[in-house]
Amino acid sequence: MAKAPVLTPQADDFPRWYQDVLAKAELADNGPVRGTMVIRPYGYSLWERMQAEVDARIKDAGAENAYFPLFIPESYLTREAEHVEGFSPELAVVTHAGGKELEEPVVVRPTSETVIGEFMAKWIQSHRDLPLLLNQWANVVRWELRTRIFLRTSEFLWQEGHTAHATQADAAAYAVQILHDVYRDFMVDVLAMPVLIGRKTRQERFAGAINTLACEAMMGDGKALQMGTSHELGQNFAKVFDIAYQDAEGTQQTCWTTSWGVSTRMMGGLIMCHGDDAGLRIPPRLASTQVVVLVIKDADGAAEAAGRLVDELRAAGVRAKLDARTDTSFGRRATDWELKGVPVRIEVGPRDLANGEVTVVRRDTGEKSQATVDGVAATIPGVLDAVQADLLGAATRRRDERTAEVTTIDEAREAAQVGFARIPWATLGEQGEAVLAQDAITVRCLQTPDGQVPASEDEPGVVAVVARAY
RNA sequence: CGGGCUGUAGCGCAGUUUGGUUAGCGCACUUGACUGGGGGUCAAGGGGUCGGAGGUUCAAAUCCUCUCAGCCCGACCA
Repeated sequence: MAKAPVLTPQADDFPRWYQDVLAKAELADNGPVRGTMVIRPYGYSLWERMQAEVDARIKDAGAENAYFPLFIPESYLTREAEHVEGFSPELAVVTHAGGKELEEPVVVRPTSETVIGEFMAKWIQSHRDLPLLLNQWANVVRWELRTRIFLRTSEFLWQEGHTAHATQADAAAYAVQILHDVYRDFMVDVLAMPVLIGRKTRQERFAGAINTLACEAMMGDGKALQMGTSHELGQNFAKVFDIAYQDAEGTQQTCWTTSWGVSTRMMGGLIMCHGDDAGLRIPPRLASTQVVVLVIKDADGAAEAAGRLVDELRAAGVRAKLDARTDTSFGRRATDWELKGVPVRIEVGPRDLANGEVTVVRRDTGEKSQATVDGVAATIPGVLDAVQADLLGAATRRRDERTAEVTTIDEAREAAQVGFARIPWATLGEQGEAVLAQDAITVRCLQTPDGQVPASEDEPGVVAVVARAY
């Protein structure tokens, strides 16, 4: 007897599937102001895990957390020409406060290069103060017209790193280090997402940057999503905010700065990369709940056995949760945990228990197996590792299957309908980029032939990865 | 800014053409019983300024005018 699907199948309508998952997995709701979002507890628990993992890597890279204000004097934004040009259409500006009109309007930060620049200038005097490596976790506002929860919202949460260095080489190296050691490492190892890394074309560059590096991921429908960026800002901000130092010889020098960020958009990437028709599939290393122990029926000691199992799992370092609800049917609860993408479910019921067994179910494959009550906890870390590896493997396979090597713009346009196309940058060029843009196809990044970040777009052999993007 | 469409229960919708009892349906929700190995079954319930204002009428979700909000297409921008 075929039942109505829990979610709109991905193949029927991918955007609809995405909306369905957000609601049914209790991730997020739309906020009352257009373009804003409410992140629900389960969604936020995943974001907290992302924060923890990214934050640890940022600290390993030597940056320290700080906090700068939400409100920025409007005059700050206008100092850097490209920067203000890029952001002014989407600024939220406060003109009235305290019951009267403000002398100088304040903008709600769309990003914090300007305020942080102002304070870097104050704090940096000597070459001994460099590098200055700062990060902040904050919300930012960009008044977007077309919004989708997590992917593009008017207010979102992120981390923004801001650093100042003595030389261009140091700044460039640090921007690359963040891309590699913080972002790519996190996305591949924790999110199980095989992101591409590369540099952005002039067209796609951050407003005010001299170079933008990015991580790009492929979603389940073949479209691309920018998951994180790292910018070399040259001396653009250093000059206008006078971020300068005295070198060892006693001469005044202008600093070189960088900025880099990842946001709640990664939530959207996670959902659309691994999700299937049954809901989310959360990689174990990210999952806020890695294993749910589900009591099928509270009889013959099932609830007690399940409780002991949860304790054992926690003792073994597994993030485990007990579901002993007796007021909801087994099928409903199984479906709910599948929607939420919990990597492993252990079913404890009287029937199995009579044989001293429990049932272990993998969310990624749906595969069920029997295990002994006494031995199962010890096997779970291995199962979680396998799920983690298989999710990465499946996403990598899909990306590779849907990536075409092409040599003409027409072929690139064709291939981008279902995935990524790799075309020599020398063939495409900025003119070809503009041609593809008419069909909503953009250059996601420029790479060396072996998938590394090129030092410049003019390097021989540079390949443009083009796709439709979110 | 122009064109089109939609506003009815938490969500999704029917009812509007042709005005007429107490405004309906599915899901969700509450209570109880039986259940429980894949969205359980049965029974009994709760929940509505029909986007808002004004008008026509014995009578308006339904007709008229105005208005607000949202969505789509175009234009603008890149």
